[in-house]
Order: sequence, then C-alpha cells, then structure tokens
Amino acid sequence: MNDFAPTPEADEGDAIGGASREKLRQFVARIERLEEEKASLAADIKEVYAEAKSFGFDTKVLRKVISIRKQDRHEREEQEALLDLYLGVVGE
Amino acid sequence: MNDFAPTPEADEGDAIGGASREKLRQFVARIERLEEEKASLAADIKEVYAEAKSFGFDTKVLRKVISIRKQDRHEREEQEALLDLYLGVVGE
Amino acid sequence: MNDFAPTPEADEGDAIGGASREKLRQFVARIERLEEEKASLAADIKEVYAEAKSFGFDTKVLRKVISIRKQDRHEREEQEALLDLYLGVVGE
Amino acid sequence: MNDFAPTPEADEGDAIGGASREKLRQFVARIERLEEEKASLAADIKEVYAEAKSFGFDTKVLRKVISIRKQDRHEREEQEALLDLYLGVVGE
DNA sequence: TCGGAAATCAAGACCC
DNA sequence: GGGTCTTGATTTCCGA
Repeated sequence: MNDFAPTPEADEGDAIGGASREKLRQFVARIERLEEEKASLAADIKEVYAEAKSFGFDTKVLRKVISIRKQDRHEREEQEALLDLYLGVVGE
Repeated sequence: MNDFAPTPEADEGDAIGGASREKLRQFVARIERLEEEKASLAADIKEVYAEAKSFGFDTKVLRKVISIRKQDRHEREEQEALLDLYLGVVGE
Repeated sequence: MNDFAPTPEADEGDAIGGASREKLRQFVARIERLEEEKASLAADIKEVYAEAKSFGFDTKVLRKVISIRKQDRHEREEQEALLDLYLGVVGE
Repeated sequence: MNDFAPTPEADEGDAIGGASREKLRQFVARIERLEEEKASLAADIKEVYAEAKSFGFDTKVLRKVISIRKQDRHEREEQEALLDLYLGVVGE
C-alpha cells in the first residue's frame, strides 16, 4: 500500500484519519520549529562574519580557514574510524 | 598592504599581532560553535523526516508542504512590505 | 585522465579531437546567442520600467508588484505539484 | 506631490485614476511578458549546458570559457570606445 | 554509493 | 554608497 494516510481505517469523509492528521500536524510543527532555529543560527553566523569584517579581517580568508579546519576534523574522524576498524580486525 | 592582519603594527616576529591573533581565535571559535549547532539541527530535521516516514508519511509530500507553508509566510511578508511602500509613497 | 576533451582518442597534436572541437564551438555559439537574446530582453525590461517612471509610477512599488505576482504564480504551481504528489501517492 | 497615482484627478472612490490604472495594467503586462521570455531563454541556456555535459564536456570549464569570452568582448568594446574618444579629440 | 537535482549562500554587477 | 538582481559555487539530499 502506497497511501499517504498511514493507518488503514474506514473513511469518515477525510482521506486521512484523525490520528494521522494529528500526527502530521505534529511533524510539520516540529520541522518548522527546527527550521526556524536553524535559520536563526545562520543569521547569527552571518553576523559574526560581519563583526569580524568590522575588525579588519578578510571574511573570504576567514571562511577558508573555517572550511579547512572542518575538513581536517573530518579527516581526523576518518582516521580514527580507520583505526577502530583495524583494531576491530585485530580482535579486541 | 594586503595583509591578513588588520592592525598596522610593528612586526615582532609574528605576521599578525597578538591582540588580533586572539580576536581571530575567538571569531573562529564562535563560528565553529554556531556551525556545530546548525549541523546538529540539520541532523534533527533529518531525523524527524525519517520518523515521519516510519509512520507511513511520504517525505516528498511532507517536504512540499513545509516548503509551501514557508512560501506563504514569505509572501505575507512581501504583502506587508508592499503595503508599507504604498503608505510611504502616498503618505507624508 | 583529466582532459577537457570528452572522447578518448589518440593525440594528433591537438589536446582535443576535431569532432569534439567542432561540437564545443557549436555549444559556445549557441550559448552566446541565447545569452545575447537574454541580455536584449533585460534591456527591454529596463526600458519599460523607465517609461513607467516617466508616467509617474514609482518603479520600486511596480517592481514589488511584479515580484508578488510572480510569487503567486509560483505558489499556484507548487500547489498543483503538491496535488499531483497527493494523487500519485494515494492513487494507482 | 508624491502620489503613486500619476494624474491629479478627482477621487471617484479609487486611489488611482482609471486611465492610470489602465496604463499600470499595461506596464505590468508588458514587463511580465518580457520576464517570461527571459525566463524561457534562461531555461534554454540551462538545457544547452546539460546537453554539452551529456557530450562529456565539463560545464564548469565551459562556463568559464563563456565568461572569459564575454570579458574579452567587453574589453574590446572599451578599447574601441577609447579609440573613438582619441579620434574625436584629434578632430575628424 | 554514485549522480544528478535542489537549496543555500556569498560575490559581483549594476542601477539609482 | 546602498540596495537589488543575477550569477556562481558549495553543499545537501534523494533516488537508482
């Protein structure tokens, strides 16, 4: 079954059951709440860059720094994952 | 001068002054902190979609719903901006 | 191999085969032709705004009106897309 | 007077005269028509890039090529304008 | 897992 | 110079 309504129940005039409807409402609310916070953080980040710029820092370079550090972190995590893998193979 | 260091000060062996260096560190830390929170929220959102999916909801539809509601909000803001424009043009 | 040339062929002194070269030329020509027309239309639009202004209309308001109507159209399309999604999910 | 309505006429219940209203409608229609064509061309261009990609060309490089040629054209026009200026100064 | 499609985001151009 | 529009790049996400 490929319904949008998840629960199989008798139609009461709605294409989607009351329970599902409520559940859907909750999902939408949760997502929108999180999106809002995310947007707020994005705005904060922008502000920090602006402040840094007002201190004379080159935001382009600054962004590059952030990005490289992120990559480094990512690499380090991969290294660790690899190490874990090795250790696992050797036997704990 | 094309330095990354913002403040014009005598070189003391460093290409960037101690104060600026400290300030830079702080900016990087603040940005990374905020980015981290943002990434965390993005992960949360993804989770919610996954949960909704496990409840039988079609995530594609759900995403579309979220997107349309967002546009509605945006449109409402634009309408108000237009009204302000009208008032500004007619008034005074 | 990291060539710009798409087809793997023996080098005959050129880094890119004659056929590909010709094809590339055609793509560039087509794009530039379309870009030209687009620029021309942009100029036309600018003219219309100028004319409207000369008739006493506030171009800022006018632009906002155009923008809102565009959003309306877009939103309507999204609604239809959502409907199609619904139908696709429920139906079949 | 800073009205949006361009023509000073007695209010007939509308904030903007019938003639102006009609004129506005026409401006909106013209602009939207042109915008539509422009959007259509933009879509065409996108298609061409997609087609080029399907032929194995790197669209990023292709875009760069287009952009550089555009700059070249622009420079050449400036050179010519400069030449005209010179010639004008020397006297025809 | 890969590739393409889409959203996000900042940079640049351009006009007022 | 301020604001808007456009473009370009990056990232993200889903489906195959």
